[in-house]
Amino acid sequence: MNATIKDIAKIANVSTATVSRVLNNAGGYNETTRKKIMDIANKLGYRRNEMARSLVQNSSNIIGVIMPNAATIFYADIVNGIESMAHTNGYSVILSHSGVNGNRFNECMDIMAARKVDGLVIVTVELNTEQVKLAESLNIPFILLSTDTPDNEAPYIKVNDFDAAYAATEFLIINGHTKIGLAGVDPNDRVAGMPRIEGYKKALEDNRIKFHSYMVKFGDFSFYAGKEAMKEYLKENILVTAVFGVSDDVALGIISAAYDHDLKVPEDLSVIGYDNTRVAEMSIPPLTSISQPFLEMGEEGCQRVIEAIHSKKGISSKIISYSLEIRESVKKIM
Amino acid sequence: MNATIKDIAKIANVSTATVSRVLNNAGGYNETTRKKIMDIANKLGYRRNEMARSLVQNSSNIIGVIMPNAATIFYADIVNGIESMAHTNGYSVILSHSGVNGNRFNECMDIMAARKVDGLVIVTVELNTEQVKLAESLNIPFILLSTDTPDNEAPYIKVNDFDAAYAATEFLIINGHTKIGLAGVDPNDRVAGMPRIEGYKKALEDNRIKFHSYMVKFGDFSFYAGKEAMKEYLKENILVTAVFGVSDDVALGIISAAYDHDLKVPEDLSVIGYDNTRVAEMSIPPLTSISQPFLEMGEEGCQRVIEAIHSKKGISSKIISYSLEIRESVKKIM
DNA sequence: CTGTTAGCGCTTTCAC
DNA sequence: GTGAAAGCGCTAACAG
Repeated sequence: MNATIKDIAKIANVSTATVSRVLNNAGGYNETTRKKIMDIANKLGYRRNEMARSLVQNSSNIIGVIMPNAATIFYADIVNGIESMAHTNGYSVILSHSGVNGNRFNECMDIMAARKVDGLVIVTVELNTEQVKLAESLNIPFILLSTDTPDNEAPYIKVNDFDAAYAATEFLIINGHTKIGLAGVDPNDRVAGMPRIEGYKKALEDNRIKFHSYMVKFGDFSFYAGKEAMKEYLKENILVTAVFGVSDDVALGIISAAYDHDLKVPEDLSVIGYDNTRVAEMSIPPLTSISQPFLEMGEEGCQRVIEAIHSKKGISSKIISYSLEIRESVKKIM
Repeated sequence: MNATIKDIAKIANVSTATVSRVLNNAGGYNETTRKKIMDIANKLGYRRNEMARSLVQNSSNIIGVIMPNAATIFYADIVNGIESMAHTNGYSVILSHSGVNGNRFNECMDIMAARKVDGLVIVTVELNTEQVKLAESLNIPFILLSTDTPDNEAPYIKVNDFDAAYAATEFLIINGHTKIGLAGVDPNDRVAGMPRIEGYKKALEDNRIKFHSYMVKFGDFSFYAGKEAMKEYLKENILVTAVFGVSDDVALGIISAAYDHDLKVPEDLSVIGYDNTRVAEMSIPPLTSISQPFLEMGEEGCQRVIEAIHSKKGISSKIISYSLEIRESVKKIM
């Protein structure tokens, strides 16, 4: 079996305390014993049992990550950010999926609680008040990424969807568009739906463009939602010169449907996306898109949690800035 | 602080042993005490400390997952598969990134060893013999996903890249193509490079089409590699009527460059991809692609590891079947 | 500089 | 049916 400090202690003829001290660079031993112990440890291929250590230190050095199952591309970046920051700080990452619609969230919390994670990063899951309470009941720092709670009960990092949607719409307006559609959006989505609709509306309003509800096509942020939306504009003879897709997938759906109907982008139709995922640059034409800094969100979210673990202070929320990645899917008209 | 079985025992006026028995449904107690203990546990919001349990049981109920940092889309599916299977079997998942080129693999192993994971799933990381030895030294079941080792020292699940590349090339041939390029491939990649080149060659050969090395454009499986490859065909006046991109990204790069030069896909150029990632269906035109069952690979890989944990037997490798997802990027000619 | 001791929270014999 | 006690591997006082 794997060697323990006991084994090392026995061979080295010292106490386990001394071994522990050496292994942890705790100081208080002379070089000879240090060398002797290290040699034996190496020879035995000793590896510390983090379980035992966690038990006595009452801290696991684990960050828990909870996210939905949906294999949307950008989770990869967020997780990358979290993991790398955790790793740099000597933490491990335990991952648990909360189900497609967050229905398994409570199970996730059970796991995290049982594993005694030191902190928690919750990605995109929409929490109700009860669930926030549940998270709080663990008495560990946690942060939400790319989502928030109705009453700001919990710290989060996200972009301001209202502003970002406003910016996207405004960009189309600046390029001379007035017949602007909004596609693929879920009006019941408090976090990524409603505010984007409102931002779109406000941008129109501020530029004295009348808002028409038929210009807004609801959907679930998917490629198919985009495709359907575009088909509807066409079928219903709604004139749009530009469409704001609430995700890159939606935008690609729009472009795809446009292509099916021999509409060229951006010549006949301008399209703007949201998320600036990897598909945006691979699109034809390359897609102009609102960029969310996912990697950074992961890193910074994790960092804030780790800081909170150490400082035992609360975590502050942050609105992280989006940017507009201008490519070739929007054309200036008039 | 969080309640422990000691607290429960004290309140219930029983021993911790009894509490433990009840909490684990171990039998050997009467209904009254069971009820009493459960009530108290619930009231106190008791959660088992998995750390402590792991320590005594010498098993963590954790599956370790090691994968490269590269945020390629399909990792999400693999991880989903792993996590869901782990969850179903009562295991947690600990995630560690091995760096872009696997350079951090040894660190990962240290983490996994220290956390005493019960099993290990290694995704896409190419291991050398020494690293396989390292993995074996942990004395826990492990499996490789979408990769293998030079001498089959370790169990794996992957598709046969040779066969899949053969099938892709053959599909183009069946559609009348004889001027077929291969693009974006890394000839030094033993797992995903070499066999695909060989499969491509063999398909040509079996159909009496002469192989020309100038038809093969090397690259790193990326969108840009595809773009560059296509540009080179054009610049060097190499006639290709079809190109096999060794990844969907490469295929999209080819399409993108073709589009830049007013070549239409599939009218002027047929393109086939590999991986059937989500971008394949969002491409214009929708991309015909070799499909790898990533979710399934994750699930089955994890399952095999878990089975091996219980049975203490070795894990067998599996060649998992690819399929050809036919969409619209390949045209029949002649 | 080093050893002794106690204990983290839990499971698991072995008694009764 | 239940309790006492030992121990998993480690750290952390406290002595010396």
